[in-house]
Amino acid sequence: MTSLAQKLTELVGAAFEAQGLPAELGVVRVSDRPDLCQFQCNGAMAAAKVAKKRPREVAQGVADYLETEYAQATERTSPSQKAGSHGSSHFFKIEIAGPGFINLDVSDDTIAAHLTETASDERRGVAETGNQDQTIILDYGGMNVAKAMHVGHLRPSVIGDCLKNIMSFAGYNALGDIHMGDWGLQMGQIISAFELSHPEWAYFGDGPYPDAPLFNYAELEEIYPQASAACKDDPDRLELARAATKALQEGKPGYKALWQHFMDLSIADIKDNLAPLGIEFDIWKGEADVDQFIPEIAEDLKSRGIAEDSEGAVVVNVEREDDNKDMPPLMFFKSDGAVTYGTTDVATIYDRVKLYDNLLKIIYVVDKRQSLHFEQVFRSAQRAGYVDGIELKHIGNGTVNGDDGKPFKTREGKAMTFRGMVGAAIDKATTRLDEAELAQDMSDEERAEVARKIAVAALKYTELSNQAHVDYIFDLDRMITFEGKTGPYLLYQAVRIQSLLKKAEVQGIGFAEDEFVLQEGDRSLVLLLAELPDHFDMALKNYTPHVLCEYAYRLAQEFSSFYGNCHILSEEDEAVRASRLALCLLTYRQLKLVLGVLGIEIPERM
RNA sequence: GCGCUCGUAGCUCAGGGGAUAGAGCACUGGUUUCCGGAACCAGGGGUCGAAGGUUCGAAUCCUUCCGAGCGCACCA
Repeated sequence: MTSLAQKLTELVGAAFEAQGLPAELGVVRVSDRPDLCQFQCNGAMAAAKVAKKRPREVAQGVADYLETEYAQATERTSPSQKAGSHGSSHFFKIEIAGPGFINLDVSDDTIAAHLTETASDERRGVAETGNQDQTIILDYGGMNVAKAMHVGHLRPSVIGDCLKNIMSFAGYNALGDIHMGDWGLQMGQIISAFELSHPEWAYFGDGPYPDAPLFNYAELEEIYPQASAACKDDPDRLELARAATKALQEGKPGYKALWQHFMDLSIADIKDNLAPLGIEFDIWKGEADVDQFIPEIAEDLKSRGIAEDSEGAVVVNVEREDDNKDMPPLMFFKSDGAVTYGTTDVATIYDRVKLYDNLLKIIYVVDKRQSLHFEQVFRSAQRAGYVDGIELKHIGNGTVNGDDGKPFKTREGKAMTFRGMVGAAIDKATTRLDEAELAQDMSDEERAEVARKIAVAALKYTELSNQAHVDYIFDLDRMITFEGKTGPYLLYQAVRIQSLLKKAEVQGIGFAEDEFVLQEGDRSLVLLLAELPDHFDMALKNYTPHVLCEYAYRLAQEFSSFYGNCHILSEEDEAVRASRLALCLLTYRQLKLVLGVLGIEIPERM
């Protein structure tokens, strides 16, 4: 199944082919002049050169063909008194306008038939373009051990999770990998800090080592910046950290035990941070997991002359002939022998390729300021021949800024924590409920759950409706209003439909889910419903969730307009009433599908 | 210096070479004997940063310039 425009594209494409022109010219899309027509095809103008005819002549040939093959209904709803050779008249109007636009209106019967298909299809017409044998890894976490999640983690988490949902829905085996920052000097800094402050701890003896951590996450989070600062000022202190790092990486048992506790506490904290947002990862690997591969990769790259010595370090040259800019090499081993995140990123690709023999793509949703880094990593992996046939893509996200245009801070001027940001959103949602004296008959738990869903809808909709790569200004007040283009508005409309359907049920009004009798006032909603696959495909192809945000908003708004202008439960004609209820149900299901992909949950009431 | 991204309504942003450049907020006016008014309807508001170029057609593609942000091996 496809969208209505895609179906028409086939018909018009055939018409172009019948003129001896490429079928690709027959692309039909929803008209950008709804006052003139429902759908348009601009191919005749592009065809004019190839055909060596005037655009209007080409258009006329196409129109004549469509007329003959599919006829043209004389009324929107009376299809078949003039059937073409295909026995059906899809079109109500076939017109040529301006320089050669082919303007099309579709008969209501064709629309209704399409709607029936959509209503009976659980995918609502969205094509399954991938399959479970095609794995896509999305790398969008990058959270660090022992470091509180901050505002900068919101965007990649939300966008990455959404892209994963999009690809999963498209049928791919899409996996989210957190790719923890759990290796390197910062680990040695913390280990050495603990060893200095708690030399008596069993981690630093000969074993046995503690099963449970001897410290909590708050202490861990606190000690990291202190240790980091201390190392910066004091070369001797830094040497301790280096030594600890080396010992850890060589597998010193006590340090490994301590490190494992860092991991346990940090992972628990990350899960706790993400829980309100419903964001989960499928793969909880990190830099540490690929450390084991580095010697063999180094050996491989050196033996093939891909890695080379340079100023005491080992680097991979990734310059290309056609570069128009300086391309620094990837630092594989620093001159002190340590690895960098470039090394571990290459090793992670190596690991993933080995692990998934059906790997199609690896997509990184990471701060756009890392673009040069990823270019180096990608080129290195390509030069090494590790990723033949595998697409590597960096989707660089912009930053979340305050109204001063600088990265978002708290009122006290500190960097906002992730938890603080989510908490502030939930508080604001609760306040909004209070102000409006809403949801007052709910239990405290239910109300808190509604507030959470509103806050999450607000945050995620804002994140996703901006293009990933732009910086945007964080304005809690604006995103948590029920007015305008916001997550809460979408929830409100979805809840309103549910309420209506519930009422129909209570009143014992039944209806067939897939039978439609179209009325004048239903048409714009119906045509919009038929667009879903177009927008989904676009979001999938271009990695652009904001396309789905835009569609969800238009759908909600169009429904609200329909709701305001048409009688539904109060409609006296039973067939029309049933059709409108079926429309409500279908609208709700599409809204739920789209919001679900965006990672937004709909409450039953609010 | 080199490179990347961006510049569209007062503000925040959409606009896969096509007709009259759209939406939200804000502003102005209107709508409730019916289903959630947290809504709906209507209106004002633009030299698409500037100038050239390609094209039947450019906000969109190319070049130059202006302005903003960011990045340019041994932090991640």
